[in-house]
Amino acid sequence: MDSNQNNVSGARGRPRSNEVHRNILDTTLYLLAEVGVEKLSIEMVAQRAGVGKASIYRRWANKEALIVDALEQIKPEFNMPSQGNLNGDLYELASHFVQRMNTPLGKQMLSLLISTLAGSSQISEAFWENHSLPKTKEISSIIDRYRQNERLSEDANVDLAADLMIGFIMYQLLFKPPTEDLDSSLKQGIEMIVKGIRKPD
Amino acid sequence: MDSNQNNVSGARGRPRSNEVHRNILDTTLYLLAEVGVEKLSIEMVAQRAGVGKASIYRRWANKEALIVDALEQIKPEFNMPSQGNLNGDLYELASHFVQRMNTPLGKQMLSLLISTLAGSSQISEAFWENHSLPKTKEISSIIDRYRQNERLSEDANVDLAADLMIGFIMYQLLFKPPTEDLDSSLKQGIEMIVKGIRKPD
Amino acid sequence: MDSNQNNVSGARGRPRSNEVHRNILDTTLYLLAEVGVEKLSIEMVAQRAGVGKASIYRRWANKEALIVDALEQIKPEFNMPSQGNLNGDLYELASHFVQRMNTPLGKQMLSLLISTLAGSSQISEAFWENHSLPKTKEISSIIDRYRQNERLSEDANVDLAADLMIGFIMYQLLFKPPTEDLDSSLKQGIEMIVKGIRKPD
Amino acid sequence: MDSNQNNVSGARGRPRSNEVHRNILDTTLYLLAEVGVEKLSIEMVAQRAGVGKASIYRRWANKEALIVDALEQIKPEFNMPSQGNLNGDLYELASHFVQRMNTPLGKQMLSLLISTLAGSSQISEAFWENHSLPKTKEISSIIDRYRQNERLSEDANVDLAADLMIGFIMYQLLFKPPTEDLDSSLKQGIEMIVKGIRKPD
DNA sequence: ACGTAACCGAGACGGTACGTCAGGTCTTATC
DNA sequence: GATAAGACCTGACGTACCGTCTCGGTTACGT
Repeated sequence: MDSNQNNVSGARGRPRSNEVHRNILDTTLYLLAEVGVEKLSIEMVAQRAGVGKASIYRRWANKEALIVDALEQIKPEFNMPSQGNLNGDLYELASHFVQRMNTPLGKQMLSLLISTLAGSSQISEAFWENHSLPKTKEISSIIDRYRQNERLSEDANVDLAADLMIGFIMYQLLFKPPTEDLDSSLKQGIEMIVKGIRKPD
Repeated sequence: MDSNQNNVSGARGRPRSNEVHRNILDTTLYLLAEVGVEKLSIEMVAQRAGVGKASIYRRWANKEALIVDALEQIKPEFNMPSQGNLNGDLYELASHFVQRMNTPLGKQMLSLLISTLAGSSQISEAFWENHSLPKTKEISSIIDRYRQNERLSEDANVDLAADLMIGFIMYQLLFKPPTEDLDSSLKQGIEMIVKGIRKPD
Repeated sequence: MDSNQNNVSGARGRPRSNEVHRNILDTTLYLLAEVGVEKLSIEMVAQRAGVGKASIYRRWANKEALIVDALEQIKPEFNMPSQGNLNGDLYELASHFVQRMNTPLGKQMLSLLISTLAGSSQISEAFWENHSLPKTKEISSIIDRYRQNERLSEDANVDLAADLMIGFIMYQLLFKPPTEDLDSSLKQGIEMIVKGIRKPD
Repeated sequence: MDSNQNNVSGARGRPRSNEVHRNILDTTLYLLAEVGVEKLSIEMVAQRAGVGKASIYRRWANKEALIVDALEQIKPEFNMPSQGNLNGDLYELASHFVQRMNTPLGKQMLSLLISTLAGSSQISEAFWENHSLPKTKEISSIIDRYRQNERLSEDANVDLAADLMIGFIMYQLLFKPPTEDLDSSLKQGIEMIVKGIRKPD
């Protein structure tokens, strides 16, 4: 996803400055948070970063590529340690994701992602295959691990449960105003989902 | 949400043409579907609609306002007839919403809405209060109606179940590529949610 | 030159208001003095005159016609009484013209006239035939009257003398800043011209 | 009067292209002659010159400034060689000026100048001080050189004679239609002026 | 050690679209 | 049918960015 194709092998001439690279990305991120995606301009980034426009276009093909790359940086990784119980693990996952994304920048990243997916079914398909689906599998494998301990139904569709959870998190994140208390509803939502795949008892 | 503030009472001068108004909105919607939000220009709309730019700016303050207003038109209303059982009613609701929004235009509307909400916590709050919350209540009141018939838990948090469902639908809509089969996963998801609020039996 | 073609004979309906007509012309003249030709707009005139734009366009074909008509009003007529000597008569003529035109409005009128003449050789020709030439003749006939009394050369080209005088006046008017003393140089200039057509003594 | 303020000393960034500068001015002049001052548009100039609008507005603050600068270029300089006699020298001067200005462009320049002077007494004053007066002095010094040779009156007001001549030329230029024969009336006018300042003999 | 190719900041380049304003026409309701 | 108001289409205004190109100047490699 990065474009720093920099002097890989038989490079001649002055190599690209990593400092400049970082500077541009950081400034972009900063301005993204300050003025939003719509009003961000390359000229603005260049000036605030004290950098020539050419140094930006040398690294990224256009404004979109830069923004995507800048936002890419704040993408959360979840390799959470197990809590020993399903609800705990899922909550840990959700909570970590929410903490990372429940910021102006995080929301902008998500909304940009969504509008990108909405704009091209091709990208949509690729993203689903390479990101969404693996993430779903990751979550559903966690759930699967607790199949016996938590007395889940034999025929419980864990993938569906994962989707349900991701959708719930996204919805809370994107639609609920920042003032609302996400944490407790996250807990409750997870509880309900887990109950939905548990044996009737 | 509409800007056609004319002829209200003691109007003087030539009244604004409703034909022109419709023409602009329709053309906007058409072009939105054809070229997407990013590449839509007012000049394009004016030319294709056979209308002066002034006639657009007389009604809408800027490009964003026009786009929002145009997309507003395809907002789905759900006053579905009852099917006699909870799963059926919820599915009807979800299915109707999905049918309306599972189009390029519908997705663009949603993604625009999301990026707007992401951009301003003030708008976010207002939208939550005036649209999301009422919608949630509408759904949870439907669920509530079946509390006895469907043997739901006494302490079942129906609002939460509604949120779970809306989130699930949105996620399916926005992240799943158009090729996937939404309908069956919709059915299954609803089933799981309903199970999550049903008495253990 | 006026366009008030108003209900001359078998008029039907409401007759055009002379009050409106005057109002428009006066306002135009007032605004011409206030903001200048370049920045004058019909919308401005209509609003300040408390008149609909249609009422203006009903009377004048376009902005230029209105401006020309408005400025036409301040055109000086010179039917001056004779002073009994050539210098006196010519000075009276010049002085009267200068007094009328040595105002912001008068200068604007002249400069508008000049730019009109510069823009079309057809208009230029017509104006020369219908205005300049007759005026020249008028002046030269005044000079001619004094041929004997003032001992002018038999072969003196009085038409040329008239042109010389008009040109001199125009130049003083249009190029000399308002602060300069026009009157005395007018007197001197006339003296010199008269000397140029007088017998060597 | 020129706005090509670039590369003066510590210039940074790409320097402004002189080719572009010339191109714009030439195109402006060409279009000025083709369509006239009133109908000239910046967009037209940009398109015809194959230039972005920004490149024009980078150099000139607005349309007027560009037009003034373009017309400035055709301003005549008169450093004529002496003919050995007053009439000849003056005719040479006048003829040269007339030849340069007796074109659509020249007339437009003069009429634009006049309307500018009419619009602001401040500009009028400055122009008088910096252009008209020096020009007058230039001419009157030429006349003065012949004071003895041509037997001019001791008290002849040579400045006035110069004004008389300039006014005459302007008048012929601006009011006489292009079809008329300027040259011979120029000669005659000069003759009359010279006679007006010569000793009675 | 040194030439040179690719870098750097700055900013001009040809474009496109913005939102505004005015020109001249057309459409209301009112007089 | 004239009037005041104001909407209509057209098209230019001057501004802001886009992505590219061109300066003078600066590295750091490869010879």
